[in-house]
Amino acid sequence: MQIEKTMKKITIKDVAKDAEVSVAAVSKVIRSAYGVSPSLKEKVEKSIKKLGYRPNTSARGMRGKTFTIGVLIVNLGNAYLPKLLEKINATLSKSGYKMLIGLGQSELSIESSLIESMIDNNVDGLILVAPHLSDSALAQYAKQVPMTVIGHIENTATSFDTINGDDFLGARLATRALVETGIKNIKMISQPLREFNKVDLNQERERGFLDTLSEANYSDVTEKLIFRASNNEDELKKELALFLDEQTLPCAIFCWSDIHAIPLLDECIKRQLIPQKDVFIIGYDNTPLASYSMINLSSIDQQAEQQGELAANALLERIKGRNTAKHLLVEPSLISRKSH
Amino acid sequence: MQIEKTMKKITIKDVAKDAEVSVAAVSKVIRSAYGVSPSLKEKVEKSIKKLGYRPNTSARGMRGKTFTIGVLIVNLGNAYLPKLLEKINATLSKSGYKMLIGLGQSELSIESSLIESMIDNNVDGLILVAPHLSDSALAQYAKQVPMTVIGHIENTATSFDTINGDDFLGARLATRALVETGIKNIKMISQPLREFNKVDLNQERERGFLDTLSEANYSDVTEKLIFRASNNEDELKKELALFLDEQTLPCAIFCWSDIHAIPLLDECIKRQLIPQKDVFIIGYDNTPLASYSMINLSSIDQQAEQQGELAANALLERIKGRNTAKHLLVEPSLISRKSH
DNA sequence: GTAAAAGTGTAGAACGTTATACAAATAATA
DNA sequence: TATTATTTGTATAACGTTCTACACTTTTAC
Repeated sequence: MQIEKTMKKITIKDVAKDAEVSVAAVSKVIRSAYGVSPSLKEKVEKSIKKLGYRPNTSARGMRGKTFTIGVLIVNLGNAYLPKLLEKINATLSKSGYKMLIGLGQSELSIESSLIESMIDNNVDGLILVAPHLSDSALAQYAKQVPMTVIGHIENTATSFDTINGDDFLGARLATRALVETGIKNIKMISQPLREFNKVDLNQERERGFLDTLSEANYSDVTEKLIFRASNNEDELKKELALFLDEQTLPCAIFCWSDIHAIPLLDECIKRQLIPQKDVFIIGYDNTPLASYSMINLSSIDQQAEQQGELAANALLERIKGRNTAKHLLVEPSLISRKSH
Repeated sequence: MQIEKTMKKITIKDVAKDAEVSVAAVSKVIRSAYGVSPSLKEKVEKSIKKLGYRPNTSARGMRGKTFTIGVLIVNLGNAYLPKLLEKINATLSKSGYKMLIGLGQSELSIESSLIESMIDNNVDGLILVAPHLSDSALAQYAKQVPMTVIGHIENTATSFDTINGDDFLGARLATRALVETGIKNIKMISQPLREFNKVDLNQERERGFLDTLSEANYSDVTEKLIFRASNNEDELKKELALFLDEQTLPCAIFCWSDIHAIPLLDECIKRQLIPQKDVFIIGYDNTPLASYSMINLSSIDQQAEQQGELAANALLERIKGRNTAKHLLVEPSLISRKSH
């Protein structure tokens, strides 16, 4: 802790010398391995403290563990990430692990190279958040390093764990609530389709949406009720404006994400459309913004924190040796505000 | 690129064997070091591609460079970070560097240990974003690794670079605009004071605030006009409510950050106070949220992207050998919307 | 009192790179 | 042609850890 006078890095050798003991002994103490006497332990720990020694992660990576977990995220702009990441971080650090975040740029090639870069850093495990990669690509990486994936539905995967909100249920909750408003024109705003994955979280939401409408005896329940908007922020605005142009009011809209719901609501306000009268909107993720009284967006909360904790723990278990897959579903809930 | 059949990691040895050449030769090619013939180069590159070889960062870290830059952030919730980080990432990757984000939790001890953890990972350089650490602590770390700091004013530092918005000017722009509204009751909402730093960004904003008021011949220009609110989200709400209770309307308020301005505006709306009539608010950072028409917050834009690029480039220069300090100031501008 | 078991510490190889020092081959100069 | 430079490739010692194998003590069991 104290400020070292010299800039030379303190290595395990220095500690060994200071404690008048072998390098191997010091290593044993650090790893709390078997076969060290209390007196040895004390001596070494004293020297470690005195010199301010910290094991070098790179060197560790070459033989043993690095106690580092790579976390991959694609879109930092998504406001549900902070809570998630903080919880992952907190959970990991309880077990002495550090979190390293890699930031993808929603381009697939970058996402791959980021994962590879993490692997090259010898992380002990990987948590991917809503990756865009294909199932098979994920399976490949999972062979190389323990892995847990959040926000990517694939419950047949055997080589990695998945943690998801129950998106089908979430969509049902939202759609149900919209149905109950009595509005007949109900739409959903979704994401572009992914080509290569069997199921993705958004398909589940779409399924829940359509399913609920059918159940409520809506007529003409088809994919046409689903509008797939771009993820690009600038495009999105234009597309949403066009979308609104085409709607007959009053209109109820379920958005796959607050990132879409808030700009949509924004566009509505601009047009002087009144929530709970002309438009009824429900978002997803219950982003912090949703709760501001100027926005007041109803949204599905999918418990990011719980997902983060589950993911971190699942990964730690995997690192400890579990090699069967876990696929966990977290139950979402509807937070009702003034937008529907 | 292709999918490997085997899970064994491909090392430089494998490449050497495949290319029928020495390990040293391969290393030379990778580093594009002096003394390799075109034919050797070609052979090796072919094998690298064929085997999908990627150098192991840990191993690299033990001798040479890791081509990894650590970026430290404290509060992920701050919506001005995404743009900043993305720009840093983009700039670094142009030069073949990877960015690794470490997430602090606004506790000092964690911040230190995070930096240390980065150093232990043998990063080639460090970018700190708005660190809470003391000047002297920063100087200590700067001795161990090339470092650039964003959002921390200390233009006497010699061992590291700093990149900042011109906070004095930014505050002046905002305050000037508030003065021009004609409102007499002008306040500022700032952050808690930092004990150990000579100057910090917020003090600069406070200085700009007071300075402008004096210049405009306001009477009784003292620190009492500055309200220091908590950074904790929950506390903040209560404090802002109390703050508003005490104000005589109309009232103009300059907030040191949109993170504070938006909840403040929110509280105003709740109380049915009308912006541009009862309250006049200007924030800082020009967060994406500010531009939503439900929020419509005037804010000082401090060009996060430019700061990110400057920081990344400054760091790369330092890594290349520059050892004099650079202290750059980015000029901010007022984005006028409907809150003042 | 001896043999076996348990406990405690150490030597040293290994991990995958880099980079220095050098050898061999080739080209340039005298 | 003999000498000196230059170019090209290689052997190998680091880097800071971990961990296996082993040796030496001490304890336990009979």
